[in-house]
Amino acid sequence: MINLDYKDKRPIYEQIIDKMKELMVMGVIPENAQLPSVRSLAVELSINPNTIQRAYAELERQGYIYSVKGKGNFAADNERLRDLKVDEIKERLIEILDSAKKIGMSDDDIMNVVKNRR
Amino acid sequence: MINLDYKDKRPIYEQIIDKMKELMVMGVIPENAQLPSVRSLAVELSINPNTIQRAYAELERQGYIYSVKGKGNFAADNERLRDLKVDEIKERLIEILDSAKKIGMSDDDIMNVVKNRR
DNA sequence: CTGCTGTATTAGTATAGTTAATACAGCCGG
DNA sequence: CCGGCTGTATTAACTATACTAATACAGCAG
Repeated sequence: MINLDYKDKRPIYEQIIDKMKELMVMGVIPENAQLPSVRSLAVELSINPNTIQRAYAELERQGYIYSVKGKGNFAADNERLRDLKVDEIKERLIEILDSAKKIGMSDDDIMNVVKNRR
Repeated sequence: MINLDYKDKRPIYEQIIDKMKELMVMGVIPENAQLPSVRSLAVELSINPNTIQRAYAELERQGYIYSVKGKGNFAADNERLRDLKVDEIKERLIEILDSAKKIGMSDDDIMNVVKNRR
C-alpha cells in the first residue's frame, strides 16, 4: 500500500502523511474506511510504531482522519478530504505565483506552462 | 542585505541561497558584481564562515555565481540568472499541476487561482 | 610582504528524526 | 470476564545533519 523512499531526504513520517492523503483523496481508501493500525503498518514497513503514530496524529490534526481509541483510525468524509487537498494545492500555487511575480514573470508565461502541461 | 529567520525550520544555508538568488535576479546585486566575502558576510550575520561557504558553493554549482580564488564570488550574467530562476519556477509549477491533475482538479480551477491572484 | 580573497579539513555541539521498550486505556468477540 | 486487538503516552538512546570552531593553505593585489 505504501512504499518508503529512503533516498528521499524528507522524514519518513512526512512521506507517510503525503501517501495516505493521496490514497484517501484518490479513493483507494474510501471515506470512513479504517486505515491500517499503527502496529500493523509499522510491521509492514519495517519501521517503528512511534513513527506511524506521529504521521497519524498529524493527519488527524489536519482533519484528514479521525481516531477512535480502541477501534482505529478512519478516513474523513470524501467532501472533507477533497476540500482539504484542494486548499493545500491552492496554497502552494499561490506561493509560486508570488515568486513568479517577484521576478516579473508575465501572466502569459504562467498560463503557457499550465496549458502546455495539460 | 540579508535577514535570517531563526523561526524558520529551514537550514540557514538554504535561506542564504534563496535570498542571494532573489537579490541577484532582482538586480539588487548587478550581474558580475562581487558578492560579500565569505568572512565579512559571516561577521555581518553573526554565523560561521563555513555556513556561508556552503551556500556559495551551492550557488556556484547551480550556476548563479562564479568563484575566483583570491578575488571573490561574483554574480552570473543577467540572462543566465533569469533563465535559471524561471526554470526553477516552471519546475515547481509543473509539480503542483501534477498534484492537481492527480486529484482531478480542472484546468479552470487552476486558471481561476492564477487569475484571481494577479 | 601584508592583507584580503576562496577553499579544505578536522573536530565538537545541538537538534530532529527515529528506534526501542514499556505502560495504560478503550473496544470487541468468544 | 478475559484475551487480543486498537489508540495513546512516556522515557531513553542512537543517528544523521546542521552548525560552529579552529586552523591551514593558496591565489590576488596594493
